[in-house]
Amino acid sequence: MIKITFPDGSVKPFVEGVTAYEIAESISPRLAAEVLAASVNGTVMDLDRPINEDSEVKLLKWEDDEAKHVFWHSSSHLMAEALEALYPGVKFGIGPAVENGFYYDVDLGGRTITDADLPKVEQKMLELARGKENFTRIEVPKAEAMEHFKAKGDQYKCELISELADGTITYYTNGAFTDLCRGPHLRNTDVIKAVKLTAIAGAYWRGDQNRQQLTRIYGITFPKKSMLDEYLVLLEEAKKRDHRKLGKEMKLFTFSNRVGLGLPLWLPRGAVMRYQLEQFLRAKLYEQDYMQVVTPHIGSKQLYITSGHWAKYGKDSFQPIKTPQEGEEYMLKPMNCPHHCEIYASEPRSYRDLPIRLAEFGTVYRYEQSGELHGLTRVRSFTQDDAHMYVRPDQLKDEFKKVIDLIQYVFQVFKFDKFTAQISLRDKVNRDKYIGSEENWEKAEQAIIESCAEKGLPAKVEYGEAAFYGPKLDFMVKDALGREWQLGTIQVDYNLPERFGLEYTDADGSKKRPVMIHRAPFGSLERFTAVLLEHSAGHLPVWLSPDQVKVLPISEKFADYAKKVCDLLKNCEIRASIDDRNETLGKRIRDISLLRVPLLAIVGEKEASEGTVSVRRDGVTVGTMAAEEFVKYIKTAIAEELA
RNA sequence: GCCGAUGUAGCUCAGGGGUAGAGCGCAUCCUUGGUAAGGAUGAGGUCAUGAGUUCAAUUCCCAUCAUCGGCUCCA
Repeated sequence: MIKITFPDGSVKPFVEGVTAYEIAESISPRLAAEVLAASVNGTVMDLDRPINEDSEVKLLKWEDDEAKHVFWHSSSHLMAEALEALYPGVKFGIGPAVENGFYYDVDLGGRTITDADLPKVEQKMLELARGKENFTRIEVPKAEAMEHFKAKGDQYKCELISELADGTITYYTNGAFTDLCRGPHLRNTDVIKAVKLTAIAGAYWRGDQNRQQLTRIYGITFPKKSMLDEYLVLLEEAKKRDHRKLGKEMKLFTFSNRVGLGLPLWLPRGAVMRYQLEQFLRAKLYEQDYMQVVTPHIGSKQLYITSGHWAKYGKDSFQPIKTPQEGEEYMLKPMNCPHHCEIYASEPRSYRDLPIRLAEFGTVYRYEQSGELHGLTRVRSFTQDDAHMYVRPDQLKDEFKKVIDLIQYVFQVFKFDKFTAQISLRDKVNRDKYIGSEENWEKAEQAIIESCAEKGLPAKVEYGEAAFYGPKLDFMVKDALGREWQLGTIQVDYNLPERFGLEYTDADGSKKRPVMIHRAPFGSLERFTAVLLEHSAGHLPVWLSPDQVKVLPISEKFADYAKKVCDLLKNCEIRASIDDRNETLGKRIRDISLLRVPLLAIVGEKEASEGTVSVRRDGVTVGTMAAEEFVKYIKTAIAEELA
């Protein structure tokens, strides 16, 4: 007998070789029907794998993310089976589960598949699922696996197998389809009750632009039809929060092909909002002893040759600007750091002066690939809330941790509570894409890892995500559709100070090299605005709203009083205006609500005679209050938002 | 840049081999309204652009451009 420990701490004996499914059955038939996979000593496994020793077992149901993962991974195999039935000879790349569903990369061998073909595949999948096919697992020797896929002509699987160690190779079979796969999988296809194939896309084999492009088919499946319907409704809701749509509705920003691709135009209302964002950060800069600087939008090409950016990105950038002077070339600045380095170098620095913190809302220009442009999240001209700190080595960690605090404060104010922190380090293998010494990289990476640990900030480590001059700590936030965007970033850099020959005089009179921290809490005003809009569905905090108050006179008769109220608000530095259009009150309220103006002050006969306003906030009637009291109400609301 | 889809009025969209429609918005007038759409009238479109097939193309074919979803990239 072996002892099985359950998540609630209870322990039960079972015969050796018992399966998780049998354990579930022994508890209740209902549980056995619902269980999808099992976690055995922390590893997710097939329900039919025998358990041979004392173990901690958690039975996983749909509610568990690991179970969804297994469900979708098995669904990708089901789709593969359907594709093989409908498109004989199709070759398969990889087909994993993803956050919302699954995909499979396939090579259709010259045939094309379009959206119109997807319903056919969906039907086939459902038909196969109803056939109650078991997923069976077998272990195979490497040579046999290689032979099998070679015979099938599937070079992609052969390539994968060639990289696996003999003795670790397993197949999973469902119906007529056998796949090289580590698993785990469902017991049977019949729990897959609803299927939606969502998209067709091109995807490079192994993520390599220089290799074959496969067709990636995305899908999602559910154990109940109603869940699919709910999911589709949720998707529709998410699309309504798309910042591109909200930007249009709220009249915040636009684009013009005549101006150029990826070059955002901030409309008056958007500009007000953006200015508020800047002011919000400026207050922090002042508090934390940053010094603001202003630098030009262009810089000599030589500047970027010095920094190393020309060698790395030169050919993919907006190309150098020529001048009437033969041989003279300037670049639109793609980042602010080189300019700031020259400001640092403009006078001799003492160890007593450090840290020196140079901040700038710096607009930069990057020639992003056309296929990358996306609303305000990926543009070719954007403004970084940038700063560079030049610190002594002994100050590095403290300074770094202060920036972590700042970013966490910013995220908290904007209620980005689901961000993830990512430590972006060098690629483990390919290191020739980075500049600088091994020793400095090691120091920089350690500084970040230790700072996070000391701050108690949980961060996942990603290799190969570092900037070419140094490692980063990135703060990622998801958009309405679950796509992750990098907002805040903090980078440690030993390299640019070296390239620019930056120095300070230490206590003993010797020349030392400062360490540099790059940091941007928002990342860019554009991307931050985009993500903020999607998070808030356009319902911005009062302090940030372009229009904070609309004053609505019920009819022309109260125009004078409305003016009086509006003037009072404006004198108190509240962004207020009057809507006295020749429309019914209901109509005006509706229009203003669509613009997401947070506060309405409605004034009619009663209010005019009493010196009051009837207040409505975010669609809810607050009540009637004296005009002066309304000012206090707004000030309090703003103070609370920024607390 | 690559794969796929899409492109009709300022916006959201319908239509379809015989040169176009709705709602909203806009303009004018009526209406002076109590918490999410009052009424009437009117002005807006080379149907993305270019070439092709056809007696005839906005519609079909091709190319280009742009947008959308992915991939790759992201200083």
